[in-house]
Amino acid sequence: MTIPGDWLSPPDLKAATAAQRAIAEACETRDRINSVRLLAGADTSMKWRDSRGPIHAAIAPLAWPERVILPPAVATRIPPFAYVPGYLGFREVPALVAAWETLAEKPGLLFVDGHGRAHPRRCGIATHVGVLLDVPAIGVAKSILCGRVEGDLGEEPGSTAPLVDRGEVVAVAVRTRARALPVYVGIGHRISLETAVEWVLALSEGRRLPLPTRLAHDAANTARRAFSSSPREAGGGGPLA
DNA sequence: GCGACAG
DNA sequence: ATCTTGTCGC
Repeated sequence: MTIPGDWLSPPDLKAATAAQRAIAEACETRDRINSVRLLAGADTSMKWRDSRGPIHAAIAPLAWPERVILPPAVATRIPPFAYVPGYLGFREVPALVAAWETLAEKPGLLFVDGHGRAHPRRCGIATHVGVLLDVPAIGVAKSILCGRVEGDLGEEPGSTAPLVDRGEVVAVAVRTRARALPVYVGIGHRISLETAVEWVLALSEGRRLPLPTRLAHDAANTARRAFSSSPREAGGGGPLA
């Protein structure tokens, strides 16, 4: 499928909104996953209170089912605008795509830090990056953007409760760890909600966040610190804009 | 108009 | 998102 430039870099929020509606339309909500040999977490890091400074992205691969950790791919880009709820993807996706392109072997499943379809226009960052790269993607968010949890979420790890927005189940609240706040697991692209939850539980290992997400978070932070100490050598190569 | 608001 | 030390509980 042809990918319009506006899906990556729209000229303004009006065009971005239109792009999100189109991306949501292109998003697939059923399982269409190839045999997964490589999983990866995707996350970004930035300087504190510097909403327009560079975004450092990391994609951290993990061999499956051996859980062998492979070297992360990183890239740094300047975001087009400061953070606006609902438009996170346009800040982080360019850096994530740049990091993805440096990977010799492409992962068959991505764990993205943020929502999938649990978004006002059903186009959270996990859906955004999943559709752009045409790779199965799971959204794992730490708080709610829209909708509300229905019913009671059990205290035991593995418990779930639906996150409903405007009458639609857009994600599942999952208790991945005892006495910890739940995470919200949603469809990014080419995966069902049920399968997404299974993957997250299989990789949580008694922690709140799944392993790929933790690895990507660490790698993005490492990239940011390296960039701060010597911007020339860091950044994964390539232009910042 | 008002409140809510991923990272 | 990020800063920072200790502290509490399984």
